[in-house]
Amino acid sequence: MSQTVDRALSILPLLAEGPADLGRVADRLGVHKSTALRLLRTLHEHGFVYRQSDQRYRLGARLIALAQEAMENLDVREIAHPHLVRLNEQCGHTVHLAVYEEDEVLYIDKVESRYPVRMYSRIGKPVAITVAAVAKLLLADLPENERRAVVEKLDYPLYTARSTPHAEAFLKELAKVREQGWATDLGGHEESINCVAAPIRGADGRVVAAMSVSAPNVVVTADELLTLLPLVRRTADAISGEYSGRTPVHHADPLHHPEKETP
Amino acid sequence: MSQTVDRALSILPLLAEGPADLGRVADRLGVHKSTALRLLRTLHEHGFVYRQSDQRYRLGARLIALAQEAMENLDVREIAHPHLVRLNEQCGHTVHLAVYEEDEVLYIDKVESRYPVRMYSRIGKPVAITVAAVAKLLLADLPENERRAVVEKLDYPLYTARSTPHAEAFLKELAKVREQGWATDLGGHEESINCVAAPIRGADGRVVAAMSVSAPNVVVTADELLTLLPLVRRTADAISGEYSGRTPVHHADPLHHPEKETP
DNA sequence: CTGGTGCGTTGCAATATCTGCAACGTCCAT
DNA sequence: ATGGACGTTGCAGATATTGCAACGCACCAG
Repeated sequence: MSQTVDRALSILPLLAEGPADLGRVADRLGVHKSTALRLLRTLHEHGFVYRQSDQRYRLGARLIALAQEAMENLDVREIAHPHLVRLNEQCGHTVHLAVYEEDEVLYIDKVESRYPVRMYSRIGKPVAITVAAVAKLLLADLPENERRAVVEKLDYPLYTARSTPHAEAFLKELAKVREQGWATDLGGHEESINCVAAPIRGADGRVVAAMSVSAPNVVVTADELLTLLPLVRRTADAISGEYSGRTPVHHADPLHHPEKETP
Repeated sequence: MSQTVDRALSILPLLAEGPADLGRVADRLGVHKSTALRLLRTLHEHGFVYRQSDQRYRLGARLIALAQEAMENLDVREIAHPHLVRLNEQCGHTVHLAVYEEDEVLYIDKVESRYPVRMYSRIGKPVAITVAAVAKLLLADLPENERRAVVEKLDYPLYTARSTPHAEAFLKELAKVREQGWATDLGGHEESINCVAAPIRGADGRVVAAMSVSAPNVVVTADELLTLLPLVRRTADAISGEYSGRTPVHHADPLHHPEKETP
């Protein structure tokens, strides 16, 4: 809508790929060098880009600080975190928390597996929306028409032989997930990795987030992982209760929540 | 330099404080509502802001994803991380990694203490630059004139009775730190918290990052913490060696480094 | 039911703002 | 020296951005 801003913002993902010099930025943007320079300058003033010693531009610190603030404001995350940690302590596997936002599902928290073999994922990174267990739960809860619209728009990459192949199959899967109130991903994203997931609901019953436990075949079989389902669901329910204000917040470890700012 | 971009970017920190509606954004920016609307729309298209169900705007997901990418590109961080973890396993306390960037020092990695009492800090958050041990190391290594310029510009908040009171004292402290090659913060930020820090150097000998171990008095005394100094320095040196390419990268646990993307 | 208030949204005309150009400075390698 | 690559600046023209005023809509109170 606003050309100047549009161009300026386009610079950021570009720099995320790695440092770039002025000429490169200008080229990729399709504008004159002087224009790119002025945009970069503005970004720089706000701390969004940083000019390293070799004169090339990198993403700046303020960006990181902002994102961190953004995450702290997500109150589901804050409430859920101790529960995720506890769950991880109980089962040892990687625990994820994800939310849906504008056609994307993204991880907003993660507790690493205690086993040496870990799965690759990244907080803030959009998840493989057509196969991830958490994505299924989040999409399954969208209103009928919106869900349909989103599902139709998606691509269906065949990560493995068990990936969801197309919209139709996905809709069917979502219906099932919606029905049973939990979801799995059995090797749909990476051949050897399985997940079990459960929804976290707000006071009105709508799914606000989803959590999952993931483990590679070499550690536990899919069947063994499924035995954790009740535990995962209980954890998710506990978070739901706390998030929607039904459960009096119970602090297993009150020192876990330090004061914001001043001592 | 560019008014439009400038205004657009100013919206982000504003939203970081919490969700805001159009009117509020327009007011704070000092522009007409329609102008604010168009800026927000552009930010929205890029995923930097998100419109929640009550129509108010929040910081968006792309911001988080970008910041995460930005951090992954910091290669000091990547190299240092396993070392930080190992150090944490050895001593049990909170370990921080920080870099200097444009008049600020900020944490770019953190491994939490295993003790229940933890210190409050946040990745991406600028540190208390006048007192933090890591900040001293990073500033101490700046070229004379630049260091002086920065130090003069700073505020010297008295967090505690032992905080650095003014520029003069700070310069003196920096000289000492520069001399000895390590730094401490003994209750300068929070009465009951002490830190020991050591520098990480690039191939040219310049300090590229600094790491610290922090622990509250209730867990270990300052003297006890100081006994960790040799260990901290060895760790920092190990990171330096690897970062500057002198040391052949040695994998204590090769499975620690998952492949990027595809399996 | 109705009038009012608060909010987001749109079309428009005026102009302030941004753009691309061309020229300059600097650094580096040939 | 000399050429090229790169970042930087002043300028005039063009275009994108702005604020206004009017509209639509939802919500609330009388």
